[in-house]
Amino acid sequence: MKILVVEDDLALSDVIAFTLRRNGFETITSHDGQAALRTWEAEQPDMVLLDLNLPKLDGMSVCRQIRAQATTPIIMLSVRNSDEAIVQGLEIGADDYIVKPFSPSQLVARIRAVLRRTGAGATPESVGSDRLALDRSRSEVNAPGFPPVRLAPLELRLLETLIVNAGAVVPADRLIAAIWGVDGGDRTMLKQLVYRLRSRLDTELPGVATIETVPGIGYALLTDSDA
Amino acid sequence: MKILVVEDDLALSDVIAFTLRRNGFETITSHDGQAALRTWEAEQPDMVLLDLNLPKLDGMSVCRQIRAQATTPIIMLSVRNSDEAIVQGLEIGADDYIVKPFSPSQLVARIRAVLRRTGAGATPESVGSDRLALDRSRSEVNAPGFPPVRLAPLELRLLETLIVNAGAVVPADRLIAAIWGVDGGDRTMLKQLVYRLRSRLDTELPGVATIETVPGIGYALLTDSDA
DNA sequence: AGCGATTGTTACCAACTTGTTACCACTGCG
DNA sequence: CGCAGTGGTAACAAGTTGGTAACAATCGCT
Repeated sequence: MKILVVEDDLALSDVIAFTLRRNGFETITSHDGQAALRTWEAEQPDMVLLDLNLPKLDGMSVCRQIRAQATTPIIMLSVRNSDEAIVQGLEIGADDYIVKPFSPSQLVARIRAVLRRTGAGATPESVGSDRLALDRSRSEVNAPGFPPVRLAPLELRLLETLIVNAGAVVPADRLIAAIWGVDGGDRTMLKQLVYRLRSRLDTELPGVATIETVPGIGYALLTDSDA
Repeated sequence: MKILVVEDDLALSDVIAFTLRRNGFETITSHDGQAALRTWEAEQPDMVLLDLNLPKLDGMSVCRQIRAQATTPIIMLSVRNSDEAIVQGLEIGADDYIVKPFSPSQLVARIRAVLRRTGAGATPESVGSDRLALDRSRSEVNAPGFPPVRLAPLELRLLETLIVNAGAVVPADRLIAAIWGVDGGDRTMLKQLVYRLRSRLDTELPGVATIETVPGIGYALLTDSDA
């Protein structure tokens, strides 16, 4: 699920891209209106997040041009909160209009609401990469070349936390909190769960990913690209 | 293009209905959550404008029930402007969420954007595909090469919810809400109903569709094109 | 009234999940 | 060297989930 983020504020662009990746989307970024159109044409994203104040070609014009050629879902992002701006954007062809500042959770929820309708695949319950991806709605993990592997609820939580932080060491306390809540687990339980998930991965998805131990600290997920 | 306006504030309900009629829409109104569900069922509107603070059954529950059974576009209207409320509404299945107060022009623009995106038409009496289709008016399910199969009311609700979401896993809670309403059923009842519907399908429409179990989550309908 | 269909409730069983306990090897420290 | 702590591995027991079946109550129709 590929989303083109068009935003001239580089810091905001990075934050949005990071948020989207953490929620299972793949992102491409552009920082001016003309580059946006070229990128949209070349990459054929599943959605465009479109700032309105852009160098070289403003967001309304970009929307107009995309909409004239395709049905790609478009969400506008702007500090302009007047009715005139909102109505104009929606009439030109935007699917939604979000006034800045906005929260990451609302952005993601609105993206999902629009994608739910435009059917470019189901809501991305999927987290991960091409090599290893989790499907929450099915409690499954998928890797190319292997049949889907169904995980138990706790196994799924552990793997998801590791996948979201793939390549980095996740401290044990954080894993415990993510899996059992604030006061619900301990290191013995985590150790056993890690052993179980490792066994599952080794047996059913050999060579795809490994869980590395960092003594006294925690665990990290390594996929082949990290090993 | 018929729009159901669910709003307990009678003055606002009238203003909205007037605005919509002036913009070419036909309107029906309801003033509490239970009446809304009955009206939605009886009138099959093209869209629902849904206030959240309603007597008898709150707007979130109404949305949940409609969404569990159908793809009718839903726009939520509410004074609640917190991220939590907006995200919750969108996740439950709303297509847009408009914070009160809003202007008529923005309301109409957002309605049009949602209708554009959903390509809305009336919910048909028949739901499904060439391979498997439900006829609500006759409580029948039809598949090529087999005589029509008459289903019991609860079986019909279950199969309809599964057909509308064919290929995807429908969480048990959603199925329960769709069949028995918000507080009316439990997992044991669902389990038994699933068993009964499965037996019917296997006996009377062999090979046409199967109901897949995703442990701990719910069920999905697979037709031959999904298997 | 009788019968068939529907639905809720209860019962039984197999498979799975999870917490707890046990044992062992390794490492670091006193 | 001995001990404590950590991490890996394995087994056991309790609880949960889902499939299957039967019974009883209710409703609608003849």
